[in-house]
Amino acid sequence: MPTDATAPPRARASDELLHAALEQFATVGFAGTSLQQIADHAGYSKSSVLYHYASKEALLEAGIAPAIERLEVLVAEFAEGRRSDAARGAFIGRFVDLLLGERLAVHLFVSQGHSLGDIPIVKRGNAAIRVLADAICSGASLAEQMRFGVALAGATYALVAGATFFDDDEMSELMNTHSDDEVRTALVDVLTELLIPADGRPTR
Amino acid sequence: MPTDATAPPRARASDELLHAALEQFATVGFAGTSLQQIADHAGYSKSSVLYHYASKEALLEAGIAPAIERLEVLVAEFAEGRRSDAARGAFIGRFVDLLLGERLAVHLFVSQGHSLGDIPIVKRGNAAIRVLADAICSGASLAEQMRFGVALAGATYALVAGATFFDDDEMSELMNTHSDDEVRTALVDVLTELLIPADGRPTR
DNA sequence: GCAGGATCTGACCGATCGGTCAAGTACCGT
DNA sequence: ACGGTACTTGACCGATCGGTCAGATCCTGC
Repeated sequence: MPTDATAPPRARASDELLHAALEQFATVGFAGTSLQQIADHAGYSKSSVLYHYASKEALLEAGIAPAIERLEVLVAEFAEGRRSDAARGAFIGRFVDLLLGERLAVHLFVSQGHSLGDIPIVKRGNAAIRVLADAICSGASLAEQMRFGVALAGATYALVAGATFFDDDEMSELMNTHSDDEVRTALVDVLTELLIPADGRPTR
Repeated sequence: MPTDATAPPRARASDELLHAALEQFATVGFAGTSLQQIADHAGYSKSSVLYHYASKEALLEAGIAPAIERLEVLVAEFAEGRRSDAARGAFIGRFVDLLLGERLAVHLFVSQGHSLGDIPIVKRGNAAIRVLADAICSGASLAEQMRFGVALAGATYALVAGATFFDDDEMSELMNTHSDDEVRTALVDVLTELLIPADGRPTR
């Protein structure tokens, strides 16, 4: 039978390898991960890894490309649209969805986006972040820039750091007690409060 | 003359090497940095690096230990003291000072604290973060935990990400137009607004 | 049954890794 | 002048790195 759309997503070998690679890259870093580790972790040989993916870089590219592309369209739409409160609210929701839906890739890109700047797909991601920062910062005071920076970076890193520091106790407890929906709601609320003040405070 | 307290801090070879190492670790990652790179960057040979520091790990330890120790005392004082608004305000100020005063070490620890968890000094730092999270999260709602998480992570990562993504244009522009004092003030303001609401909203 | 592509693997390659070692140099108090 | 100490370095080591290649094995269409 050809590619069954309803099949469980983790049957194909290349997907297993990709997921193992992404997990290792996000956990111990791209430079700190060897092809041997990826192979071992996925239950294949190093040669098999290089059969499915031309190189270590290709593995990284395949792993984070979907997340980067989602980020690019999100940023592009936000940057060209007018910055009304409604547009901001929609952006916040979709941004949080991206964070939650691509955790591994986001973690990887966020914590290593600078050191991996030579890799084309990462460069594209960095450029997207820069566009977002421009759209956010243009004409804003330093305090406003700080507010946006803390909001976006905070939302991103709160999740990343959660997976980073609290794999064991607190975070697993927090993440198991609360569903993804609850986390999403709480996160959206905090960002909304930061970026779309309900009281009389001017936004810029 | 013995160690002159008023001498410029960058005369000794071990300091040059340590600074070069810290810079490389923070920029391209601990695993991604070779002793040869550190030596080249500082203008010494690889053997000289290993003469002044017993190993690559020792270099890391020496580099981030001061920042970790400052973090430990800060967290300890905050955790054992009562969480009054005044105590929170004092904590915020000292926390931002730590961020600004130990940029390289903070960047390194924040973005690689998980992957380097085997190294004793990093483990201590992670433990301190965990204590801080406990002190902050105990008894708080998920929304409140998110608020604290976004605030601390956001403040930390806003600076780190600044140095990470915007070495070139925006950040250097932003960082050169504004002094450290201005940045500090803006950051403290945002955190204060997030953690010590002036309006009637309950803190927990 | 058999040809042929897809998949998987061990052997192997040059380069680089972190680290050791002994020799060399420069400066010190005596 | 001398012995010792602090410092620097190139040569060298075993291990591991990312990557190549030539088979094995398996599955499928004919």
